[in-house]
Amino acid sequence: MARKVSIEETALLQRLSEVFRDHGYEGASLAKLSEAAGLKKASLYHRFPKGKEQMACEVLLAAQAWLSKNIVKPLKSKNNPRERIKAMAKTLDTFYSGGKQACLLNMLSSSRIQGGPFTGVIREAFDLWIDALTDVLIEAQMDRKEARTRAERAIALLQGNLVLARGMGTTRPFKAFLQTLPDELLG
Amino acid sequence: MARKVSIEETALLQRLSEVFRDHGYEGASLAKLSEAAGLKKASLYHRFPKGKEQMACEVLLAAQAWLSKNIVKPLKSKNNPRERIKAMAKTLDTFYSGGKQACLLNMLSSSRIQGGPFTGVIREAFDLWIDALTDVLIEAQMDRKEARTRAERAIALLQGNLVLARGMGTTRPFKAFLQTLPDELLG
DNA sequence: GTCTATAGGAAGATAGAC
DNA sequence: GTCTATCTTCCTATAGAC
Repeated sequence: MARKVSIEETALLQRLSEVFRDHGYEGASLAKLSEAAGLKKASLYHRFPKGKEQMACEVLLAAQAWLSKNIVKPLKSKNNPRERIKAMAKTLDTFYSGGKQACLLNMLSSSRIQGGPFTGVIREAFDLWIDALTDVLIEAQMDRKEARTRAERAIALLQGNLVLARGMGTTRPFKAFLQTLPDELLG
Repeated sequence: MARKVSIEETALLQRLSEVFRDHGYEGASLAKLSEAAGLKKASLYHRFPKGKEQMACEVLLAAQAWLSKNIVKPLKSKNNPRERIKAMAKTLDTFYSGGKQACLLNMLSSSRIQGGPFTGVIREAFDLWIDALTDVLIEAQMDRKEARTRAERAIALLQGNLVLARGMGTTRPFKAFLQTLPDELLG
């Protein structure tokens, strides 16, 4: 059972998340975060005494919780594998606004490997996701190693198509990817 | 024939490029750029009167030129398609330091679609690349539409695996991707 | 718990000597 | 062309009233 969380806290973290998704860690100034939150800077410091780094960290933990609830858990449902993957594609379409919004895990990753303060949480989130996908494919009679490879590739395709959507100014490749995702995974 | 460019100018843009690749546009402060360039801030402003935006723009144009020379041109060579793609994979391995370095096109893309000042150059670079790959596949007897789809998917996989490499702290998926790239494209 | 006000420093950018 | 010195603005963060 998930811990009870006040609706205000969740909403606050969602608004902060948008700023990090749009501007990255260094580009997310307290002015922008404050405006998005609808709270003055000093109020943000009351809620996050360790400042911006704590905000980013809690936003990432909230994203991980969101992933567990809205992606991982449905992937473990009783439906047949193809239906579960279709459901995930639909959820992703909404979550990334059809490709218009960037992924927090990309925007908060630090460049040089093993660098930043968020590496642990980000890796955990990716692992959680890839493991859940792998399990679905194994359940669909796929070889364990092949399942893992395909799961990783699907996440890479998702991230890459989000990059392409931002870079090329069109959501078409992302939309097409979501369409082909079930076949991409199940073959 | 490419315009003659002084070695100093190319080297300078390469050093600036590293900072943008590591920190993104907003995180690339003039202090960092100045240190990487080995020039004081005022000297950078002598070379780039319009400041940081001009630096990023010229760095992107240099990246486009690099892409044309080191990726697109070799893709149009006389070798057989598979050999050309293998050569590209080798070039990419070096260029991205085996997955340790991020892609400038990702790090300088602004989040919301159609937003930033670099959208044009970035889209042109992606198009250039995807078009060249598409042509190779068409030359290998592939259906035009299928070729375009596969080319786009290869670029998405490249970008996505770079994101995964940074996010998960390991270059393994990127390395594996380069291995499978020829088969991924040619089937 | 939210606010106004402000400290202290880093940001982007410029002037002018050499 | 490169430098030192400086300007203004914005940044993160804190103090203290309500």
